[in-house]
Amino acid sequence: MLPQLGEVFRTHGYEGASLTLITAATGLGKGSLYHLFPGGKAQMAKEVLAEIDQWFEREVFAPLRDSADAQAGIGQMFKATDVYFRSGRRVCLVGVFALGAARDEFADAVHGYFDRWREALASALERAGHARGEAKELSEDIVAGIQGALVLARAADDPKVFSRTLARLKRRAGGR
Amino acid sequence: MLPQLGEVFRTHGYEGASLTLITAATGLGKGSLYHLFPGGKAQMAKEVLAEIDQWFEREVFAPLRDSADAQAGIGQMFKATDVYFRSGRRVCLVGVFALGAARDEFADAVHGYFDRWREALASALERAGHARGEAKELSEDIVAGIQGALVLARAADDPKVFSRTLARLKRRAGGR
DNA sequence: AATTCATTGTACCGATCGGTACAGACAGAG
DNA sequence: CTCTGTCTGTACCGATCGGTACAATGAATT
Repeated sequence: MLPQLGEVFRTHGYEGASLTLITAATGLGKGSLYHLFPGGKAQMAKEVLAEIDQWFEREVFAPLRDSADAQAGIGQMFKATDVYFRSGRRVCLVGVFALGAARDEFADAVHGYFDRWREALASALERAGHARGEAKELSEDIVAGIQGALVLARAADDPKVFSRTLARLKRRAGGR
Repeated sequence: MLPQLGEVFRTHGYEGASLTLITAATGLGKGSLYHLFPGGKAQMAKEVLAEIDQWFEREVFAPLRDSADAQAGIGQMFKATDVYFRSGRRVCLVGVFALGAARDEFADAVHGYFDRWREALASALERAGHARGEAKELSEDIVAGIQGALVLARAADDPKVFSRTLARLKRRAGGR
């Protein structure tokens, strides 16, 4: 039930995700919840973050780092990103945590997620022909652009903002 | 005391900004608080949002729209933005609200802020020589880039991420 | 001095917070 | 059937939530 748990944190933030909301979303009573997560809310959040990290490691970071065809790896990143964020209808849990007070408690997970994304993307961009420095800059622009597009799309309540911005970022990365 | 109030919402989000935190940050007891804001937390947030809107209207949107020299207006935007967000040490309250559950209650303010920013910037870019469509796209990229850079800077706990990204966005906008 | 009225601290409200205790439900093993 | 150990619903805990009531304060007006 980690996905449902994640959705609660995503929608209400760490502090806002009350146990009432969590039991409602998961169908699990407090008894089960604290049997599964003796560490309480903090452990729930930690495991959700770990699961997200695994997903991105598999679907995004690894392809970026390991694809023989770097450009294909980058394409896979954009595809997976679009799927994961439901084309702008979904928000980034790690981003939400990063902006809030929860960042400090989960600093490692939050820091690691963005840093490894940026790093993996820079590596792919470099192998795709960009100069080292240029690749670093572009990777920062792209990861920031994705996060910003999620903010804007949700602010406007219009997923198309995300799709448009993602398409332009892809073009800048050399995608067709 | 709207600025101090804003800082609490910025740091803890709307739901996370408890009256205890608010009284501590402002030095005002509940009595004064509810005398000044009979509408409670919702009214406090609304007035904070309105004050932020005014500041951006004066320091950012108006210069973008009205500057005789469009490029100078854009330069003023980047300068004001860097000052307001304390070179990446501060987060965007409207962005925080946009990502959270508070977006719906304050939908007008949240939507208006980003939309008018994007619109004013697009107008300036067009007057600075970009084609209409290109200006619209670039304005979306820049506003999203700023928001994303704030997320990344806070995630990494490193303001320089914001400064670097802001400088690159400025270059893309034609700034020197 | 008496009156008025905006301002404030404090006690208090019911509701909800995250978390704990624990008795019973339940399946599998002997 | 009995025992064992994993699960789970429920009652409850102290703390805190946003908000209200109200009496005391204090400055200005008459």
